[in-house]
Amino acid sequence: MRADAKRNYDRIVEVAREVFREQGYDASLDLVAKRAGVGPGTLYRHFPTRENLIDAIMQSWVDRVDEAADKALAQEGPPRDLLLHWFEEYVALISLHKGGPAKITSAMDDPASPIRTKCEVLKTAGDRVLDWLRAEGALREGVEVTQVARLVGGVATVADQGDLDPATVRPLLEVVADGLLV
Amino acid sequence: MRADAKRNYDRIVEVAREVFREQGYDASLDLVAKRAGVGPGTLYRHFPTRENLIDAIMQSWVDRVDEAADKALAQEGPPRDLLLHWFEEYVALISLHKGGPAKITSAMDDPASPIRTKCEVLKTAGDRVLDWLRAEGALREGVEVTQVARLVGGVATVADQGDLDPATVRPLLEVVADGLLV
DNA sequence: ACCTGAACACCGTTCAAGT
DNA sequence: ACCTGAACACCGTTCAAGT
Repeated sequence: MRADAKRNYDRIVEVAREVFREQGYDASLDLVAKRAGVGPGTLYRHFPTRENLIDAIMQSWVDRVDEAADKALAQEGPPRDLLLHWFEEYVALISLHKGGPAKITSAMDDPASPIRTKCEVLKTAGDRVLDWLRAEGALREGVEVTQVARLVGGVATVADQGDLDPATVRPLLEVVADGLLV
Repeated sequence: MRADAKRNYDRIVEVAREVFREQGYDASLDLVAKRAGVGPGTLYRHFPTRENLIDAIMQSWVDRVDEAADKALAQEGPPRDLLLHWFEEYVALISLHKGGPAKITSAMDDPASPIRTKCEVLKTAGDRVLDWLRAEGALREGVEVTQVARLVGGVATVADQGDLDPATVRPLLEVVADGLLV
């Protein structure tokens, strides 16, 4: 990669992170290009689709997922609390940007999605939590991590689109948790 | 309303129903106007926002909601089956058009939404089902119909956006049901 | 090899001119 | 009172011309 290319690439990612934080994942890419001081063609050369750009932004985000799972597993107390703690971390992680919950959750069912690798990270982190619960004998028979991702992702999507506050979301997560535990 | 105005109004609603069925609720309004043979201004005169048009389309849909609740309540068997039956009817009703689950579920939290009256119909139908369960002593303490709408709406939204088939959705609804019942 | 920016297509929205 | 369609703004996407 040429020096000016790398400079542009980095600048676009940096600006996109800022714009997406302000306006969500559906913000105008034209605006991103303008603010980054590059032509629209340059943006498209580096990131053929919006998802490719989102994927680049999420690079630094991967570490936080594992930390969140660690934190949940370090939790003292009954399995229900541990699961709920993970749920809240999970919702927070995919709700960092408006439109995130919908985008990430539907990417889980799309093998061709550019952000698929990020979804895998989420799944393996989720599996660590579920495995612990299984070992405790606290989890229902036949529960898959994909199902949990869809359920919690669904709650997060509704919360995101309806601008619900955490206090409103909490009881919804409790229902899901109770439905998953023995 | 003048005769030609009414003719245009009806024609737009009819065409919109068709276009939305083909392409979902996010289809181009320009296309609707073109197919209806009216100028874009005419469409905007009758329906200032997309939601106003969706609301008009949903007019005939209201009856089906009450029928669905009737059917669920006529169900024999344990409360869990009854609730799941209602859930499946609910998901089917709001998933008639692509984009419907997200639109309807988030309209529940928006007092200014033009389709709010339709949401109320859904809520009262849901309350009939919940009241029956409460009378049987089968429902958890403190469960609100709004929460149920969000949970099932969330599952429907994920299913809609990920093109999941009913067989995949069913276990998710079971988790929600189990979390809601005593 | 990479960038630029004009150009095109598409859509939503408004409004002056018409009947 | 209502309709029409041109006009504008905005956005995504492509590509010929430039370095």
